[in-house]
Amino acid sequence: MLDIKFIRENPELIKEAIEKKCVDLNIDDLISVDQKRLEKLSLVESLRAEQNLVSDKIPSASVEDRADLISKMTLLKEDLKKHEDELREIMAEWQKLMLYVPNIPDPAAPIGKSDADNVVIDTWGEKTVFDFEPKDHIEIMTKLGMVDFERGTKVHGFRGYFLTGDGVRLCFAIWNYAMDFWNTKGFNPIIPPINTRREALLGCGFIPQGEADIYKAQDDSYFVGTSEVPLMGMYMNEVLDHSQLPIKMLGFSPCFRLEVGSHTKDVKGLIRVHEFYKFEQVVLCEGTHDESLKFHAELQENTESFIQSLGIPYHVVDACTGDMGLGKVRMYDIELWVPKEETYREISSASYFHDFQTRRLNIRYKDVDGKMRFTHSLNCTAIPTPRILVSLVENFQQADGTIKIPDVLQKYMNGREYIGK
RNA sequence: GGAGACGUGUCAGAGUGGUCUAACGUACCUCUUUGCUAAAGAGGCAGGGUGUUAAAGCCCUCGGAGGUUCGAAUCCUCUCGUCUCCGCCA
Repeated sequence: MLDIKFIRENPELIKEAIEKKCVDLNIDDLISVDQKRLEKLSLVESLRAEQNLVSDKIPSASVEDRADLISKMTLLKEDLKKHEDELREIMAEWQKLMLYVPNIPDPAAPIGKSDADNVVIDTWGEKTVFDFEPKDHIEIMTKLGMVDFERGTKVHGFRGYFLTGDGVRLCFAIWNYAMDFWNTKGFNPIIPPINTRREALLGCGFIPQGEADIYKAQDDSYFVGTSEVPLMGMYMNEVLDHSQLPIKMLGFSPCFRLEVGSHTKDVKGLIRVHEFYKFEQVVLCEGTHDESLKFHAELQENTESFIQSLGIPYHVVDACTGDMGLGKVRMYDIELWVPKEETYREISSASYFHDFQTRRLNIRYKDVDGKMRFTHSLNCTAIPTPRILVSLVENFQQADGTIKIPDVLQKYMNGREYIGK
């Protein structure tokens, strides 16, 4: 959500953002609804002012004046109610349109329609070279008893899986390593409720646009796809002190995604599943562009060095305007090398929003001058499981079908060097 | 799942239909005075909207949303939350 005053004063900027982000919205419609809103609001307020004024006189009025004033107010009330109803309708339309106004993307972000237009800005590590024909993660992990897709489908359905044996041990190793890693970065670990109310999703920007992808329960609560939602919701409608900022959170939670619209994509394996686990970095900081940039770089750096320490080749893409989503100013994705597919697959996404989310969620702080401001918000994947296993096992597979465990994880695997030996 | 109580500003707490501009206290900020393990006095102290060069003014907010009424913190309905008791349960 942007400030309506800003929208009013900068319609051209908004038009440009709408075009860049391929949003279906006519900003002139919003501006004309806003005008109607202000006119009606001013009328309703002046009627209320008169009502208040006369109401104050009624108690002390003489008996006949009193009857007169009351009948006058009865008429005014009818008029007021009519205008209030109209205002309510205008407000509903206004609010709906406001939810579709995109945030202004960074001028440096590449312009494009889909992920095909994303731009590779950095590459780390050499693509793994094998002196044998590499297998895909499905075959490797199934043979080693790390995953069971057939029974997963039997029990869950499409995209179901069981992680088993060393598949589970490897996940716990990654989780424990991630905990140790981010503990040194000043993040507070949090296990949040992943079943949340609608408000938090709306505030983060997952509703209305992404609603179809979210699991909904029969009590109208939602099982959300990332701990970003409850972590941001944690501070909604609060006023923080600048001394509390930045708030650096490391969420750990299951994640649920319906994956509607992706039925034909990645139908096999652990790349795209309905439920997974994820460590997520979320930051609330002071509301300046410089602070946002600083933490955006920091979050990105954290995840990159985590991946580097595992030793998996990756590249970083600068997401284009059409791929980044309504609320984001800029987004960098980290994509890991997947040898069998001979391609890079997304593992992390680092975004900053300025006050787009915090305005919706009403997260404010008092700055050093005591002035009330919206905080800025950022988030970035720390590490998702089991998706990370796809690249990990494929890059570290050996000719004999075993998997070499990355050095940093060995101490979390009882000192073992290989899976399968 | 059943029964009940409660929700007011930083905190505490009064207010049960108009007379009040949500009282009194407290925390916090500024000033004055005394002069030092501090006290007393004066003033200030919510957020949002609208408006304006800026302001004043006006409107809204007593958990939230509706409703009754000329008029609602107060009455009604729904809802969210907290607490107590009973039941069930890892």
